[in-house]
Amino acid sequence: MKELPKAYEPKNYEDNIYKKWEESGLFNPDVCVKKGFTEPKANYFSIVLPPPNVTGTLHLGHAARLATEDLMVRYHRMKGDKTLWLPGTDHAAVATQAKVEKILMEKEGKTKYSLGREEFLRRIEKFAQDSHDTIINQCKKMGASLDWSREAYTFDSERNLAVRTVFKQMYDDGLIYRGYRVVNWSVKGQSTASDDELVYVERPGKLYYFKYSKDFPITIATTRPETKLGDTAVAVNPKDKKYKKYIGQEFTVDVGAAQPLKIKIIADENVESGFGTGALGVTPAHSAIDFEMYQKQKVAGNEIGLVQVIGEDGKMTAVTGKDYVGLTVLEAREKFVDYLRKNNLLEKEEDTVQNVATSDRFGDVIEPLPKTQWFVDVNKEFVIKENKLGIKKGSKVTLKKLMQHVVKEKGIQIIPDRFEKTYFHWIDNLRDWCISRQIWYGHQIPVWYKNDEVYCGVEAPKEDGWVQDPDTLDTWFSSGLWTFSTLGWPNKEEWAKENIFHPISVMETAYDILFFWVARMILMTTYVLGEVPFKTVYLSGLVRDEQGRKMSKSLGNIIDPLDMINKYGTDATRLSLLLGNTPGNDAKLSEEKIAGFRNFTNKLWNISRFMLLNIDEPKMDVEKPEAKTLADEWILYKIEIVAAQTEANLCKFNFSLAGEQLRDFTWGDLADWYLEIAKVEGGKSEILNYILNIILKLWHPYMPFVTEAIWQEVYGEDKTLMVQEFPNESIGIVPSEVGLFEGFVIGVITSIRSLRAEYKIEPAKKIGAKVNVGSKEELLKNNAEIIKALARLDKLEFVQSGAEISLDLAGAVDSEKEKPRLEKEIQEIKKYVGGLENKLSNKEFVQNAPKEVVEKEKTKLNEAKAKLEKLEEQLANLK
RNA sequence: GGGCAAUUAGCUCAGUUGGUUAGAGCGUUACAUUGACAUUGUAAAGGUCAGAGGUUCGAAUCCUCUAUUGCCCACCA
Repeated sequence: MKELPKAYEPKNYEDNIYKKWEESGLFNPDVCVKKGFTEPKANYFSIVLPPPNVTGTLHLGHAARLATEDLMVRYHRMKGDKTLWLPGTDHAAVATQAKVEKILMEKEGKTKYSLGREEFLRRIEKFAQDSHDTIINQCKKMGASLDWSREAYTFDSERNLAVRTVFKQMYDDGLIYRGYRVVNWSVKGQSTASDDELVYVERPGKLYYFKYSKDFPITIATTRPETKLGDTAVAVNPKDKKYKKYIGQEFTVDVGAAQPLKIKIIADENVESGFGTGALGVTPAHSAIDFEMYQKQKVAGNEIGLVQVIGEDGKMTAVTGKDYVGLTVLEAREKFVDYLRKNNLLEKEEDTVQNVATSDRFGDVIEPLPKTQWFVDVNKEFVIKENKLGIKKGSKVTLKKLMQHVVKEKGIQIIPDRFEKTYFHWIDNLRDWCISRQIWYGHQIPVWYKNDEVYCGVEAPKEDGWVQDPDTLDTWFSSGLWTFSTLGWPNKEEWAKENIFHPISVMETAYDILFFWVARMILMTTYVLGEVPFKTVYLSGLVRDEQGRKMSKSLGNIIDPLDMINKYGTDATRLSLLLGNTPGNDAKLSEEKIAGFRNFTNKLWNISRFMLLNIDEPKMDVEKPEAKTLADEWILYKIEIVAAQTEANLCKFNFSLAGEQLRDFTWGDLADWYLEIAKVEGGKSEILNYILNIILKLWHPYMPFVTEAIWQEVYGEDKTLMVQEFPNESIGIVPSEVGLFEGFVIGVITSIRSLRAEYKIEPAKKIGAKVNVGSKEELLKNNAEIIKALARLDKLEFVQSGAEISLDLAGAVDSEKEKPRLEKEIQEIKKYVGGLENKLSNKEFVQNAPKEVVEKEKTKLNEAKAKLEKLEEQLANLK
C-alpha cells in the first residue's frame, strides 16, 4: 500500500519533473524512436511554437499558446505519433530596437546614432540574449514539452540564409521590386510601417473649405491644409455635372508659398460628389489614395506632378519657401489657414471627427511620404514550378491567387471556419507589401549598389566598391518562412532529414495575427516550396480580464502567469486557459477561476491518494478487470465512454469540451459516487488500479505535472507517464444499457440513505440522491437488480432483511406532483410521436432525405412509442 | 461605409448538425463533516435563452427585422 502526502504541493514537484523530462530527451521525437516509445514508421505530428518576441516576458497569451499546443503534443506523443514541437523566438526588429533605444536613452542618455550601427547592434544582441533566456525559462515553467535541441531564432545565421535565399528567388522572379511610393512614415521611429502596423485613432478635427485663389473656380475641402502646398491637381467625379466643364483645364495659382501651384482638373471615379464640395485637392506626395490617382493619370499619359512638402523629419521642405520651411506640420497648418483667412479664401470651417493613422510601435501620427522602398508584388504573374498544390506546372499564377487557392481548395483548414471569410476579404484588399524598414536590427536587404548598378544575391559580391542597401526587412518576411526555415531549409542535407515534419500538422495561434503571420506563411511557403505550410490553422481567442477588457499595464488588470504558477501551480494555470473556452472566441480569465482549478488539481491528487490506499500493489500494466458488482460494471462502462469521448474531442479540437467531460467524470462519477460505493463494497484493488492508470493518462496532456508526480510516486522515479500509451479502450457496452446502470447507482444511493435514516445506522457518509428515479413501484418492478445489488452490500448485514421487506424510498417520489408531470410528459410525447409519424408519412421527406436520417427518425419513433407506453403504464399505476 | 461575431442564472460561460424537464463553474443560502480531500460533501434558490415576427408537430438552436455590445477591414478628402 502506497501513501501520498495529504495535499499536492506543486512547488515540490514541478521544477524537478521538468528537469527529468528534459534530461530524458523524450521531447525529441528521434529519442522517442530510439528508446522504443515511438515506432520508426509512425505517423508524424508537428507544431511550431509561434515564436515569442525577445522583447518581453511571458504573458497569458503565450501561456495559452503553450498550454494548448502542449496539450495536443502530449496527446499525440502518448498516442504513439512521431511528435515534434519546435521552439523558437522572434527578433521582432522594430519592437526590440525601440525598446533598446528607450533603455539607452533612459540609462545613458545616448541615441543609436551616438553609438553607431555596429555598437548599437551589439547592445541589442545582448539585450535579446538576456530576454531570450528569461522567456525560455518561462516556457519551461509552463511544462511545455518543446524539443529544445531544435530551437531556432528568426535572426540567427540559418534563418538569415533562408531569408536571403528567398529574397533572391523572389527578386529573380520579379516579385520583389524597388519602387517610389507613398509609404507610412513614422517620424518618431524614422522608419516605414506596413499597412497592418497602423492603428487608427479617432480625433476631433476641422474640415476647411477654401479656394486656392480668388480666380480658381472650385472650392475644395480638407482636414490637412498644410499638405495643400503640395497639391498638383483637383479631382472630381467624371459624372459630376457641376464640374464637368473644368476637366482637363490647368490653373496656376499663387498660395503665398515659394512656388505657385500648377493645378490640373482631373476626373476620378473614387471622388464622391456628395462629400465636402465634391472636389478633392490631390496631394500625390502625402496621401496613398492621391498617389494612386497620380499613377493612374501617369499611365494614361497625363503627368500631374508630385511635390513633397513634408520631409522625413516631419517638417516642411525647402520647396515650400522661406515662410514655411522648417515649420512643423501643425505650425504650417496654422500659418496656411491664417493666409487663407486673411485673403478671404476660407469659406467655411466645420468640426469633424478624424480617423488618424498612428504607428503601432511608436505611437506617433503616421505621415504619408513618397520614398523609394522594397515591395513584394502580390498581383504579378509568374510561372509556377512543380508543386503539391494541385496547380498545373507551368501555369501562370500570382501570390494572391496562391493564397486564395489553398484555402478555397481546403489544402488548409481554418478553425473556426468563419475566419475563412475574413481571410479572403483581407486578400481581396491586399496591396503590395512594403518589406523594407529603416531600422538597424533585422535582416539586411541582400542587395548591393555600385554607381548605377544593382546586384541581388545570397552572398555579397566579391569585388570591391559595392555598398549594401542599409534597409532591413519587415520581421514578417522572416517569420513567413518559419515553418520550413526551422526545419533546415535551404540546407539540402538538413532539409532532407527534417522535412518529414512538413507541412506542420497544426498551426495554433491567436486570431489577431491571422493576417500578419498566418497569411504570410501561406504566401511564402506556397511560393517557395509549392506546398502548404500547415494542414490546419487553429485560431484561439485572446485572453481578457474578467470584464472582457484587454489586459494592459495602464488598466492594472494584468494577470502574470508566473504569479499564478507560483500561487496555484502550473496545472491549475493551464486548466484555466484550456477549459471554458471555444475556439476563436475571447476567453475571460480571473484569478478565482485559476484557484478553482487548483482545487481540482488537489482533488485529483486525493482521489489518487484514496485509490492507492485501497490498492494492494499498484501495477503499471493492468488488464481490464472483471466487474464483480453492478457498480463496477457501471464505472468501467463510464470510463470507457469518457476515454472515447476524450479521444474524439481532442481530434476534433474540442479541447475545452474534452476537459470538461473528463472533469465531470473524475469529480462527479468517480469521486462522488464510485469511490463512495467502493468504501462500502470493498475489495476493489484491481479495478481501482485500472481506473487510476487510465485517468492519470487521460489527464496527463492537460495537467502534466500532477499526473506525472502521482505516477512517479506510485511507480518509481525512473518511470515516466509522459510516454505511456494513451488509453484507447474499446466500448463493450451499448449505450442504451447505461440507463440501467445509472438507475442502479441512484437506487443504491437512495436506498442507503433511507436505510440509514430508518435503522439509524452510519453507513458511508457523503452519499445522497440527486436524480429522479421514477416511482417506487417502477423501481422495484423493473430493477430487481437493484435489490440484489443492495443485498450485495453485505457489509451491512441488516440491509438484507431490510431490503427484502420494504425499501422506503419515500421522498424520492411524490405522487401528487408526479401525476401532472407524467400527464404533461405524455402529452408532449404524443405530440412528438405525432410529428414523427407525420414526417415519416411525408413522401417527400422519405424519398429525398438521406437513408440514415430516415432510419434515425424511425428509431426515434419506436423509442418514443415505447417510452409513451411506459409512461402511460406508470400513470395508470399511480391512479 | 463594408464585414464578422456575441446577447442563455447575480458573475464567467457551455449547449455537437431542431427533440422529452436548458447545463457547468464561481457566488448566494441551508445542512453535513473524526480516516482520501475544509483546496470537502449533499441540497436549495436563481433563467418569458436580448426583443418582435416567421418556418415546424416541436425553436436557445433555422429564417427575417430591430436593439445593444465587441471585433476586423476600408477610410472621406
